[in-house]
Amino acid sequence: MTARKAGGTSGKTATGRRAGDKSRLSAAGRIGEGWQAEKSALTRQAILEAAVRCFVEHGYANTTTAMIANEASVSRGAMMHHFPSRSAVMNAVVGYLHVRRLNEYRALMTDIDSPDRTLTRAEIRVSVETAWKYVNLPSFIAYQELLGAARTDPELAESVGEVERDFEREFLKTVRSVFPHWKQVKSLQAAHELVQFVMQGMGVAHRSSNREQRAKRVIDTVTDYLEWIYLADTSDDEL
Amino acid sequence: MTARKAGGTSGKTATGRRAGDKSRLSAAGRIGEGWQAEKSALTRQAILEAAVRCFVEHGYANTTTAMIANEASVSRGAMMHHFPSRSAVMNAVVGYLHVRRLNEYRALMTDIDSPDRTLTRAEIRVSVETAWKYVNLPSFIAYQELLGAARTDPELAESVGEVERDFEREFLKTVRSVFPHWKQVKSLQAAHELVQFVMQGMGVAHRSSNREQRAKRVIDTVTDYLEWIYLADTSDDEL
DNA sequence: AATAAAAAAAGCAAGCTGGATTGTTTGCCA
DNA sequence: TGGCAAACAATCCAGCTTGCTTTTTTTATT
Repeated sequence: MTARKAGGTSGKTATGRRAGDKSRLSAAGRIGEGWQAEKSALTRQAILEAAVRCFVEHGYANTTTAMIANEASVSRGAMMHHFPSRSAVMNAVVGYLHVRRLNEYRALMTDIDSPDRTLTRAEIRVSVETAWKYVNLPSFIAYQELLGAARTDPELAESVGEVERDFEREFLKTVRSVFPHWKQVKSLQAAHELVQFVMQGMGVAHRSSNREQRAKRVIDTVTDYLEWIYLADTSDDEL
Repeated sequence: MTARKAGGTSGKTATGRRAGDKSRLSAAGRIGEGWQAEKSALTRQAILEAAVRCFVEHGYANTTTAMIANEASVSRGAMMHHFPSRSAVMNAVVGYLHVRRLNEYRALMTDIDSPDRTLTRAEIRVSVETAWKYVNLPSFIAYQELLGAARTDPELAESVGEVERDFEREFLKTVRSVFPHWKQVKSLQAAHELVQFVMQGMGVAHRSSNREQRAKRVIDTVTDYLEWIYLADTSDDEL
């Protein structure tokens, strides 16, 4: 808790007042105690972003606290001040990546022009390609690193498990908003699940030279499938 | 023990130092050098198998040389004798898992009764379920650990890359032998690729409580798709 | 040649060391 | 007092070294 902020007078904008527990959101300008809390939040953010870059470049296991601090341009001591242990950073990254991943996916998907009447094959294809782009994003790669580590790390597994449910719900919500014409929610969900897993599987597969070429083939296949299932859906002859 | 008649002449009768009586196995007593080589190979194998178990239980990154040696019931020194460094073990595991994975997949697939005339939906479904079983095998999980580590480990990446090509070729060969009725190799390959990636993606996804339930749903979806593409294939109206 | 003895090599066990990494402590500053 | 810096202590682990036991090969003796 910490509240008081007496020193409000200090030069800066002097916005701070309000108690409120620290941590949690800081981006919301008003909660911040105006103090250095803002700066603190900034440092936190820098550390988390640096951690993500380290995951992508060196992998979760090879990422040391010193590495993250260096990448974030803060001292190790400063980092330890914000996150008392390595695992504290890692668990925080889970939360950070959760919202980042969600935002990036939404940004990619809403780039798709959503025509108002019906879905064309081309549009379906673009959405599949978008899913492929998505699993090649740094945020996804970093998350995959965490997922892999979580398999044998109970603490991390719990962090991941907590956001997982929320993530899938939001994920599907986004898809539904992009494909409003898709009537049967059930079949849309099935299609979405399938696309996700295909891309995730292809994403974690070994990065061979013909990766992109193969991706193109698979995207074609998946597009075929989606078109078929979509047509079956609109002509709701079942279910 | 073993009559090692090969070298012949040496009268074994009463040679002063006898081989210890650790005579166990050795049905194939005649390898070029003698029985030492056989024992050596046995130790090697024990180490590699232990490494796989360690990967599954603790993950690649957390697996130490001491851990492997302990799991294999050999001394660390013994292990060092066979594999001069940690990375030597890891690279050897890649080769070991390559053949093991191939064998296990073949064993699973050939369990499917291959009827001679045409494919039924039930049979398709079984093959999809088999793919799901496959990605839940220890050998697959361990390989996935290696794959993840290889992303940021050039040496491992090379080892993995070497077997990758061969693996995919053999993999497809197996599938073709199980589905001889599938005429268009192109479409079979596409279907196979898709199934593989779906299962791989679902395999690496977080292990939530509803994992099996979701797997069932996805298997249904994939079966639908395969049936559709198979029918399109047999009525070769295209391509 | 046959075989006993010696030498070499292979398999193996245990301890040690240096380097890396984590978490702590101490102190400085605004 | 909160944010931060830097040195410090403790741990862990890979690889090296040393030496012992068993097997294989070579040499010597008859």
